[in-house]
Amino acid sequence: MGRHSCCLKQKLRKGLWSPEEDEKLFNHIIRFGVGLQRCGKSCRLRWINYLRPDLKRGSFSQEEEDLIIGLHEVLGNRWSQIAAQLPGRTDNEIKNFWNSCLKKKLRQRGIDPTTHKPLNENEREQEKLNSDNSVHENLPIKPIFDPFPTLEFQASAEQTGANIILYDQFHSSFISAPGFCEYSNLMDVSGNYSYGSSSSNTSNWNCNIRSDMNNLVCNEALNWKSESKLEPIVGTQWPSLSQDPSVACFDVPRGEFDADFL
DNA sequence: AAAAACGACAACCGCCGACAC
DNA sequence: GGTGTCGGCGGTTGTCGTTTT
Repeated sequence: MGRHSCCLKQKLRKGLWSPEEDEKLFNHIIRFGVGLQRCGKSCRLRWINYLRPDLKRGSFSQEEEDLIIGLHEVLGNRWSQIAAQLPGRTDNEIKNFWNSCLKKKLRQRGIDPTTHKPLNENEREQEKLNSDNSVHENLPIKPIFDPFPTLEFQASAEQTGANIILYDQFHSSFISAPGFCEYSNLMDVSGNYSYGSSSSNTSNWNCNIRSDMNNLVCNEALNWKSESKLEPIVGTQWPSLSQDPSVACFDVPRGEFDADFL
């Protein structure tokens, strides 16, 4: 994670720049300009949270939702670890989903989203006062013991590619713990929560164009290669979507991602 | 129709740990 | 060992579309 850990992991070059490298860098900037007035950190975040081609967009499935709740009970707000169990979802996405939807839903059903235990009487009264939705108030609230029914959760885990070993670990630790709730019964599973499908600013744009852009950029890289007889300057550093190094332009660039370079 | 309130989610901020020098 | 830089992470804020008044 240090300054040049990415170089070590990916066997990237360090040290003095060779004339060839200088030429590639020079040509890239001549061709594309210094470009964005963004810091590397911002670019990296944009890539990780939005532009990555392997991201799964759209609403969270019921399986994913159950999994998030279950993992949150074990891991707390360790969003990156939770995200690691949900392929195609980012920590930011899960965090937003939790904060905007799941927390509220849990509270409406009498569950403390922090402790995952039933709210006490005062909190429940407060929640009733806060809640505008009378339908939810009438839903049964019951103390339940197994938060992750083995079959359902395991199926969820398999569907989402989650780590079954992790599931086994926390399921076995819960099975004997009193006072937990079975979310599958408490959550409204009928609705489409429309997370990720609603509004928005840049998201629609990216949803529509991401794959096209991917093609565009990679094609551009190919074209550039053929025109300039140079490898894409970032191609050898960024693992590719394909096996062709000449189109290795769109995977997570761990480090050395400087906006001025774009 | 306009303004206000709300909701969703992208982006930013700041801290921390790891590493190079 | 000290310092600087960077990436990872979680919390928070900002922005913009939608809904309500």
